[in-house]
Amino acid sequence: MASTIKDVAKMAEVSISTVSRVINDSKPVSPEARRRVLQAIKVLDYTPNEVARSLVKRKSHLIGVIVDDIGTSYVSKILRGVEEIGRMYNYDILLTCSYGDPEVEIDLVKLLEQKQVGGILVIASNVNEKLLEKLEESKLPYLEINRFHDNEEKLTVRIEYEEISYEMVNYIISKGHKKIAAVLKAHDVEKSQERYKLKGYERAITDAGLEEYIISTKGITEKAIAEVSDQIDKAIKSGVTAFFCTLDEIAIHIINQLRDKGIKVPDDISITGFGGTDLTEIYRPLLTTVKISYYDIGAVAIRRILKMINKENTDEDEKSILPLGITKRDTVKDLNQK
Amino acid sequence: MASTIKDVAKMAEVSISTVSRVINDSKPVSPEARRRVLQAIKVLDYTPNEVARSLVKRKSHLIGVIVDDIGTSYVSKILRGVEEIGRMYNYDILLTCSYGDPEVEIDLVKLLEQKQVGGILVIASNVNEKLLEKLEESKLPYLEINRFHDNEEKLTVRIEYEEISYEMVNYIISKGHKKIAAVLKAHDVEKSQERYKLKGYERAITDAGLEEYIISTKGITEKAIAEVSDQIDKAIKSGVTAFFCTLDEIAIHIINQLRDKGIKVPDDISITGFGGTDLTEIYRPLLTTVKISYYDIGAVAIRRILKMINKENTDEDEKSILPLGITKRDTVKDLNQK
DNA sequence: CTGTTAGCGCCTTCAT
DNA sequence: ATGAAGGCGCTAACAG
Repeated sequence: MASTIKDVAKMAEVSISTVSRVINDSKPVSPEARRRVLQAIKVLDYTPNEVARSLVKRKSHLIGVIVDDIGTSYVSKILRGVEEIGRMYNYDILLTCSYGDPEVEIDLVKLLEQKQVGGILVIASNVNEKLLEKLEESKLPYLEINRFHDNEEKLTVRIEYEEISYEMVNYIISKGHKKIAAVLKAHDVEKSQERYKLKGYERAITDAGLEEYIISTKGITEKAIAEVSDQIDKAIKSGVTAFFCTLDEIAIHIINQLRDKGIKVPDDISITGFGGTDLTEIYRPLLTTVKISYYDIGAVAIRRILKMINKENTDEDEKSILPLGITKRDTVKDLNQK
Repeated sequence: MASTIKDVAKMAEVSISTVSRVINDSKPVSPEARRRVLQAIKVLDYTPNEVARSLVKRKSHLIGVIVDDIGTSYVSKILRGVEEIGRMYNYDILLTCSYGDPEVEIDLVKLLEQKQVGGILVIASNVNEKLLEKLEESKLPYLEINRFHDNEEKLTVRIEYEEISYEMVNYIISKGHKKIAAVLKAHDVEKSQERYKLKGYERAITDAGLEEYIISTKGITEKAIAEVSDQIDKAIKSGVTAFFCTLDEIAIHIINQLRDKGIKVPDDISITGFGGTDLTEIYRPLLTTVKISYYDIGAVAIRRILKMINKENTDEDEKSILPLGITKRDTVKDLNQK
């Protein structure tokens, strides 16, 4: 049986309030009493019971996290940031998965409320309006991180998608490419982050006086990309020499497809990705891509939730901007120096 | 403010004990009273405060999970299983990361104890003896899943590494390969699971009257594999036509290396992996490998912890054996039919 | 500065 | 079958 505050009080010959005061540093305690308490704590190897604390404070040092699939690479990277920063502030992660089921997500909020979490972080691919409502009415601080969508109001980290896309396309242009196609996940583009990437692409193309060429996919799975296979071929036939893909997965699936057809990247066709996930570290050819630090996204998000919990003012101006950079590797051919 | 058991009691015009009885189904309650309580619960949208419960029961419905790095693919896959099965039994996951720091791991156990977790699951690459001691003295049910090592006593899932390795090598042999090298992570082989894979390899090679050829690496990073580059070359020069790698990562790094040298897989050299992680789904050529269901590993582990918590007898015989199969894809060339 | 007291929300004997 | 009462371990007034 672990020792309790009572045991400590007894051994230190003080009241439990005094003990409470020293462990919480909440009110002044005489040096002598403090010494004795500390001593007793050490001897008894006492650690406060967090559950009892949570009960009386009506708040646990727990952050509820709802993800759609923990097995996804970028989700787990985000979690890394969440966990590490959370730990710094003595907050732990209560992890739950919804597997994309909206019903489940709602239930999870309930569950997390029962566990008295201090705040909730949602990491998902799709926006679940009902979930947001539920979160709102829970009165708990919450944030949503979405791979595709922006939740303008509950914004976590500003990522300059447009700017970096603009840069990337310009980079491709600088390598002598005259006809560059964009390949993006079309579902819900208007609400999706994809639109920023598209804007960047369009701006770069327009600035350079080139012509747009856009290919829309239904998703980022191998199958979804296979469905636009014909369009890719057509694009190439029409003179497209480079594909600006809005996600690494799209880029890699295209490269695989092209390879099957005997078309080589970058020798015959150039391609860029977006995301810079682990995959791109080991996949060959090494993809030229935009490296997003998912860790940072998670870190910033949790930090903001903690601020909300502690009611620190989260300055609007202070919206973190995530630094992005192009990782120039092997999939863009320089057409100038031939 | 969420409603409490008191509110329910008042509305149902019964005592809180009765309410407690119906929500826990712990003692007989008259149909009438039960009806009224249930009604009140519905009206008030009451859910029991888990924290208060945990305090009384001295046990939360939480499983503490200590991982070395949540960002690792196989770790997150295991967690998926843990989460899903845990949820089925109303247990949640308290996730913590140690980043491989042994000191931190010890602290985490303390922390989890404070939070009154019902059991602890450790998912790590290295065995931390001190951690195991600490876990032992915590008196909490615990289990350890290790990618490389077996913890014989605290075994979770029996994986027939030797058997499947034997099969895999025989498969390679059946394709007409006469000189097959094994490439394995050598660190601590004697205590590592690698030894079983090696045994399988050796047995298959011996049975077929062939000659062993073993290459040891220091790790599974790109760098570690680059260090044995010369040995790989030498092996090929000496007539090796296939490499049986004990981990996907090793296999893929070797393929990348060979490609840089203009050696093609499987045209020139055949290679097999082990693990069947996501990576192998998107990487080309599609790796012939042994598919391990990390999900199942997690699922079985959590199931056993739950059994320990509920003091169900965990039959020794019942040691789950994970079904394994060879995923035959594109990296083994058939030398027979030329 | 310190001790006493009253809960936090719930479960659990113990009577009735 | 039901209610009253005590307590889980801790914090937070409230007196002193």
